Amino acid sequence: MGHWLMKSEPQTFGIDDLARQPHKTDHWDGIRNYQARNYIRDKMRVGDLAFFYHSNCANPGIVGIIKITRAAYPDLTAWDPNEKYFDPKSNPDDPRWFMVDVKLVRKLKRVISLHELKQHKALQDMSLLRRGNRLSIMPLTHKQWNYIVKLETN
DNA sequence: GCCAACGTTGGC
DNA sequence: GCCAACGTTGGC
Repeated sequence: MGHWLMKSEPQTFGIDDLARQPHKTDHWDGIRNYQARNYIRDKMRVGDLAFFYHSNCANPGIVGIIKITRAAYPDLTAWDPNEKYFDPKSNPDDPRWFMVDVKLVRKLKRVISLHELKQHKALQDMSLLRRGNRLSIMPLTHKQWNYIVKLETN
């Protein structure tokens, strides 16, 4: 089973927005970066777990755990001119962008902040913490995943 | 195919 | 709002 970290801006789509959806499930659209696209399209599997990360906000950090419930399928918002992430160059016959469905497993008891994550030597290789890395979808090792889960109750 | 300009991300 | 990092675009 794979482990991931997925970033979203809470003012756009936060963990409480996901919690409000029917079955606490929604599609994760708007990925418009090729590296992130390749991860979800080629590596992400149904049943994989991911951390829900709030970015670009007052207290950036990990706020919950979600599960992948549907493997990558074309991101329909790429073809809708009214959508923020409309991409006129994406051809419906050869979809450029993909999305997955995710279900909220649970919110964490507390936010594990970016600041806190940076304090841990064991996590220094996480791409989230590497200088200049702005990927919105990134894989975690089992070790990193388990380490972070334990931080929740520290 | 190079590379400068430009746009976006995201922490601060 | 600033700015560093870096991906994309487009002229040549």
